[in-house]
Amino acid sequence: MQIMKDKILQYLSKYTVITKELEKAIAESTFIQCFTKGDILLKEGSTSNECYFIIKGCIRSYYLKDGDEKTIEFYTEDEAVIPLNYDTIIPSGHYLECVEETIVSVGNPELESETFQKFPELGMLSRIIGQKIMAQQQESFADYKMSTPEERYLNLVKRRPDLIQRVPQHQIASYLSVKPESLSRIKRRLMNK
Amino acid sequence: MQIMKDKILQYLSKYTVITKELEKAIAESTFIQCFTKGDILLKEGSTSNECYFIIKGCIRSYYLKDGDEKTIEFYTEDEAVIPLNYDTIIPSGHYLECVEETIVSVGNPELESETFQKFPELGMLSRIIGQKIMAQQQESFADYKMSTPEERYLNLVKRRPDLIQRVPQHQIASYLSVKPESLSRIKRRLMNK
DNA sequence: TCAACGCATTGACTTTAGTTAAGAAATAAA
DNA sequence: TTTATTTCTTAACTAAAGTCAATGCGTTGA
Repeated sequence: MQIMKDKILQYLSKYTVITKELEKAIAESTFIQCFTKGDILLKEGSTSNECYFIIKGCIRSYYLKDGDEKTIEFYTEDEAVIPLNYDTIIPSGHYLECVEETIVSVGNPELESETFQKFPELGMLSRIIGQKIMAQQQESFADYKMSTPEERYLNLVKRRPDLIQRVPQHQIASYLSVKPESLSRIKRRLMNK
Repeated sequence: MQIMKDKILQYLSKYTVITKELEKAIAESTFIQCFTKGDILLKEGSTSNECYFIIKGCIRSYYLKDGDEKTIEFYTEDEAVIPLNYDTIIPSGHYLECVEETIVSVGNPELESETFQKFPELGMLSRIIGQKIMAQQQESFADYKMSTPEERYLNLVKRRPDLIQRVPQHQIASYLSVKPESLSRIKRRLMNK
C-alpha cells in the first residue's frame, strides 16, 4: 500500500519539494479505494465531494445527449481526476465511470483544507497545477478543433496507444465524436494506405 | 477614467470583499490602454507579460494553421484575457488581435506580485477565478464536442448574439470550425425552416 | 451446448461539409 | 465618386460522416 502513496508524492514532487511533514499530512488526508469495471464514481445531477488520483486503471468521463454517451475524457495511471464541480454545490453535468478495475487515492475538501492551512505552499502548488491542466486543456481543445476525425484518431493512436487496447471501440468513437460505424471506416481507410 | 477602474472592481467584488486599500492597490497596479481595430496584442512565438481586462471592445485569440486563422475565442466587455503563457517564459502559441476599437486595463506580473504580497487574499481569489475559467472552458469544450456545426451556430446566436453583429462572418466561421461557405449554407438552411 | 446479447464490421443511401470557381455586396482607398 | 479590395453568397462537384439495416463474431449465461 505504501507504493501507492509514493506515486502521489512522485507526482507532486514534480512541482515542489516534499518535506517529511507534508508527506505525512498528505498520507493522512487521502485514502485508497478500489472499484470494478462499470462502477460509477459520479452521477449526472449529483454533487461531488471527492477527487481522485489514479494509481491503476482507467476512468472515463461522459455526458448523456439524446440517449447516448458522449465521452469527454479518459484518465489513466498517474493522472488526477478533479470533477468540475469539486468542492462546490453545483450538480455535476457529467458521469465518471471506471472502464476497468481501478485503484484510486481519494481526496476530499474537508481533509484538504486542514492540510492547506498547515502548508500554505500547497496553495501555490494547486494554482500551478491548475494552470498547467488549463493550458493542456486549451491545447487539446485547439488540436481537436483543427483536426478531422481521421486526424484525431491518428493523433490518439500516436499519443495514447494504450487507450486503443483497453477501451471499447464505441467509446473511442464517442471520444472522437464520430459514430462507431464511421470509426470502423476510418480504420479501414487507413489500412489501405 | 474612474468609471473604467470601477468595472474591474465590480468584477472582482463578485468574488471577494474589496477594501479601500485593495481598491487603491489595484488602481496603482494597472493602467488603461487603447487599441484600434486590427492591432495585435500578442504574436505567436513571443512571450507575454501582460494580461487584460476589457473595458470596451472585442479581442480575438487565434492560431495559424496551413496559412489560415483558426479562431479560439472572442473576449468582450467585462471579461479578463489572460494569455496561456502569462508570467512564464513559454512562447505563445496563439495571437491576440483587436476585432474593433478596444479599451483595456493592463496588468503585469511585476506590479501584481507586489499587490499579492500585500493582499494574500488575492491569491485565493486568483485560484477561484482560475477554477471558474477552467470550468467554463471544459464546459464549452463539451458543448462543442456534442454539437454539429449547425447546433454550434444556433448556440452562439442564442448565447452571444452581439458577436454575430460585431464580428466578420468568416471569423465566426473559423470559430465554429467550418468554412465561410458552409456557414453561409447553414444560415440559408435555417432561414428555410 | 446452445441461445442471447453486445460489439464491430459492412453495404446502400442520405446528408452535410470541403473544394473550386464565379459573381454580388459591402467596405475601404484613391 | 470611382476604383479596389475584402467579404459574403451561390453553384457544381467531391469526399466524408450519419443513418438504417444486415451480418458476423465473441462473451455470457441459462
